[in-house]
Amino acid sequence: MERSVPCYGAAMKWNDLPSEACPIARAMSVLGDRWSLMVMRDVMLGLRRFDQIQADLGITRHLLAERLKRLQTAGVVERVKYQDRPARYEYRPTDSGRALAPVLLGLIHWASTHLPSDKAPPYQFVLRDGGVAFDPVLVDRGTGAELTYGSVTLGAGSDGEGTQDPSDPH
Amino acid sequence: MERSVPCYGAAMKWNDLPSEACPIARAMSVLGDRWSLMVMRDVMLGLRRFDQIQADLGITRHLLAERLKRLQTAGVVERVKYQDRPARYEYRPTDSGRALAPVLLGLIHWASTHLPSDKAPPYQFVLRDGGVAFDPVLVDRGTGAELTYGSVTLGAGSDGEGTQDPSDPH
DNA sequence: GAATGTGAGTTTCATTATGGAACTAATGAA
DNA sequence: TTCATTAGTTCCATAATGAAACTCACATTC
Repeated sequence: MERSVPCYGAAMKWNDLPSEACPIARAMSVLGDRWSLMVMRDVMLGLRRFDQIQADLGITRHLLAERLKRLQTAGVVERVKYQDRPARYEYRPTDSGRALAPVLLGLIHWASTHLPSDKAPPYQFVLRDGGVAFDPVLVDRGTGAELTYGSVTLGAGSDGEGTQDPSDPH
Repeated sequence: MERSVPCYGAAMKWNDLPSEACPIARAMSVLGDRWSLMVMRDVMLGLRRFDQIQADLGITRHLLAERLKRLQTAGVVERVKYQDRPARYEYRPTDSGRALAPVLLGLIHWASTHLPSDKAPPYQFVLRDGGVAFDPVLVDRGTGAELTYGSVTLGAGSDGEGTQDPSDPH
């Protein structure tokens, strides 16, 4: 126990994604900044135009352009022409981007319950078929087992050796 | 539809968390950088000492100290003295930090399936009671309904008006 | 047909954050 | 006494970010 499952040998180079073995490192090189997940949220909520997103977030146009480019390169949003003359483009989530929804929902739920706010949230979960979802949980599709800090551990590669000490939940 | 659910009026100030109404904004002001989630992963995997984490991630000592301070202030890790003479401290996830596990697991799963890598992942999900979890899904605890881009939408405040156009899944 | 408006960015420049590397402090061990 | 550990700090060069103005390609209005 207390054994390391190192992600990197020495240093970490950003922008050569496929060479990162750690999935979180790859995710962070695409989403690891203050704005990207918020841009994704906006795009998934239906804000698709540059100026809409810029006005909504208060991000600078400069950075938004760069972030959208990165998200596009990573394949989570696509740039679609919605009119010619003048050519105008909007941004849409790709399948890959839409697959991020559960992560975003989990994060929203986590922040709602663990980071205090003196304001009411500007939105809440609404299920398509009616009802408001308040309590999202991650489960294993196969077994239905709940996936939490306590119930799941990360094994190194496939040698099956975990790293948390089950007798010490802290 | 295509209606905005704005998070901010004008600009965004980082570091006055409770004044941010948007949960994702609050989450990003704690976790919105390249390292914080990786530090959380390490801490949750059992790496608790400054030098261990620093060596594992390749983050500079400078930044690691700052990140740990921020995570501590946000209440997701705690600094615990593990010996006197000389006083030495380690970092542990708090309940709030442990509650982030599903988000981290969701992100790992997303990156594993949507961001290509030419290397095998350095770890995989292992359920406490045996078995390897490959397919985590987010569901609503009450109804069991799967929470995805298609099945859930975000309503503004509590006025019940959604923002995605159900007839246009893109 | 000149002036104004719109959408989607670029450019410039000051301010901040990050990365690299060496340095400090407290203490135990050889 | 001199090393070795652990957990940080300090210093400095380089990179990223934020604010604001500017560009470009048209469309619309006077």
